Amino acid sequence: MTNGAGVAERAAELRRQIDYHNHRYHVLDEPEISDAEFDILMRDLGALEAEHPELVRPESPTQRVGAAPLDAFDSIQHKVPLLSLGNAFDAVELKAWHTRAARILDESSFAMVCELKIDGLAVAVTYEEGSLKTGATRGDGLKGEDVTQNLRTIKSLPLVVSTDSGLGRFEVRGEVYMPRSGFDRMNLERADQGLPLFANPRNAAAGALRQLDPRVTATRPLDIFIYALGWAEGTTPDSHAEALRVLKEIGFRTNPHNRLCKNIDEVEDYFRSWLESRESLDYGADGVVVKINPFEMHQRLGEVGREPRWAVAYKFPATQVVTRLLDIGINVGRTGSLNPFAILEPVDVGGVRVKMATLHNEDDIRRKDIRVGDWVTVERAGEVIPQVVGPVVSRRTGQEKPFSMPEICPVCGTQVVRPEDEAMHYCVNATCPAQFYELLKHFVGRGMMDIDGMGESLTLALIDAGLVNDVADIYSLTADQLTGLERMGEKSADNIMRGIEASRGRPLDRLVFALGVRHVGFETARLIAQAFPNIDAIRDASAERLTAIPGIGPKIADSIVVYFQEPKNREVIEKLKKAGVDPHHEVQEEVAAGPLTGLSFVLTGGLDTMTREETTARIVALGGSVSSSVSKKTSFVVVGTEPGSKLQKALALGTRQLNEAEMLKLLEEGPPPAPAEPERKGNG
DNA sequence: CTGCCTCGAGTTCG
DNA sequence: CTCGAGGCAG
Repeated sequence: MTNGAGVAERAAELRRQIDYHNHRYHVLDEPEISDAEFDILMRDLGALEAEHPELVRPESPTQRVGAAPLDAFDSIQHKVPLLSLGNAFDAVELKAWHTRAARILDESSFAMVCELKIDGLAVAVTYEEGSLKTGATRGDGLKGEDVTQNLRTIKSLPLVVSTDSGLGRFEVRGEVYMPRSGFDRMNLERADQGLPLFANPRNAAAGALRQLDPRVTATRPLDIFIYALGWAEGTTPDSHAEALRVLKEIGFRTNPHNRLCKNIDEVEDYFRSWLESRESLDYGADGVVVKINPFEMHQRLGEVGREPRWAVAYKFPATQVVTRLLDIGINVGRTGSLNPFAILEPVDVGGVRVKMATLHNEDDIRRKDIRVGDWVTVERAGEVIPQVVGPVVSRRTGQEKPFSMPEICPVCGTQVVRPEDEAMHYCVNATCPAQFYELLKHFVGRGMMDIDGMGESLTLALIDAGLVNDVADIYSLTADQLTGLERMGEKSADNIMRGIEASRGRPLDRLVFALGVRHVGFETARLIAQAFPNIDAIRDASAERLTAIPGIGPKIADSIVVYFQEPKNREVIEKLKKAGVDPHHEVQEEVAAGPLTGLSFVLTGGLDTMTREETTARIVALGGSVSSSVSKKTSFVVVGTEPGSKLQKALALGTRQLNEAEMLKLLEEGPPPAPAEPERKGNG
């Protein structure tokens, strides 16, 4: 075999065969030859290419793991943004989505494609002349990270595809995931080797895709389903179902359970059947994506914010999992409240390994009749915080122990009290170390004194070292004292000193909030700070003077007066003043009127161009108000990405909605003409 | 006194 | 995000 042309032909033939069998095995799951036979083909090609390096092509199956490790990922701008999806949590919301689309389209019926919403990571992969060019993560939807090298290691993702379809350059979108079986196998191996285990398949897939060395990625059992054509040149399909058919035909792995539905009832059927049988899949699916089929309708429907009106994610209800309640622990909060929490046998709930969950208070535990040793149902409500729903009574053995609140504080041993008509138990020892630790964290936290570089571990270290015994001690710290602590270099110490320095200038409302007076949160602190020129004036204020402030009643006033009567607290205030923490300002009689005066806003979900704080500040500056829950009085809900339950309430109440663009416009140009509104009464 | 509207406090995992 | 509780109008 020394004839050059003969060798090239042989190599091409081997590649063709390998690509064919690879496709049969990894994409179609219908192998024709044994693994051993396949290995022989691969070895032959490898040997041939080793002898004739000039024959090696990037799209050769031997080159899946070709490139050297990277230092960092490049950023890739998506030609067409990857949109996010609106959610529907029940049949009513799905129907609402469908009705809206039908109204805008002015058509009563249209076909929809249903696909399982796979729990993985979205990627965009481009092809030119049939060869894989680039692959990128979704990122923020506009630009992502260049993970081409890593995507090439996924065997079901073709390096070359047929060009017969008439497509020119194009981009496909897919979901990279780790099969459950592969995940389990990998973790077993890692356990054998004493390596740390991955928490769940999704995190494992994310970690694998973000490896700088593609050789590491290649050892991880990743797979991919292609679910859409992002953009394309040449002869393009005219519907989503047709796009999926073409993609499958030219070699991509599409999900076998995709289905074209004629109407919303068929969508419901599809959803319900997978709700029951999704556990049988070798991958996690958290819902069904419903897309209107004709592309021409996508054009007509367009998108709101970054969510297309022509697609929706119909989510499966929160997963419930049963696990063992090992014990009930107690945290002591900043206010001295004793907060019970469940210590659980670790369990996966919707892809996250949960080992703790709050139990709120003693009454709640009693009401649910939760006992230590019980098997309990755990769910993740609102996608985030796990909750113990209740015990599985049928699995009781009789060994379970009912819970009762400890009678003494688990940290300082002081007698615990439960004020009449209150749900919480409190440790009333003002000098309880647990309380002080929480107070210090609160004091230095964001929104309060906001000291850069002071996190949980440093506050704890400072207390342990005896350097900080009250919050004012922060201001007498020296750089030398900081460098004396473990794992603290001169540079970090310097940063922290600068952070402390900067915090001396925080305005009065933040200082009042930072002190951690019971019932005084950010809003109340602002009300108080507005009414007084400095901290001394607040310290000397009577309960009567305080209750005269709208929004402050007897309970809050009393709490403030009691706080400033306490000699220890007075001493801390004096120390703070001496250290230069003593904000003064003009007392504002009234909030300046602006274009948004009289309007109230509620924010839900994240905004892209501003933080929540910035948005709030701008609304307030124009005379508007921002509150945390929707009510009949709310003028607008500002709907960002991934809105929460507040949107549901707003829909129920018929509150007017704003997207980010509309909010920005309103901040710049003032409110649109208001619909007929009941007249407001003057305030005396 | 009652019902509504707000605000405060605590919260999980990575 | 959710729950509990304070403030206030009716």
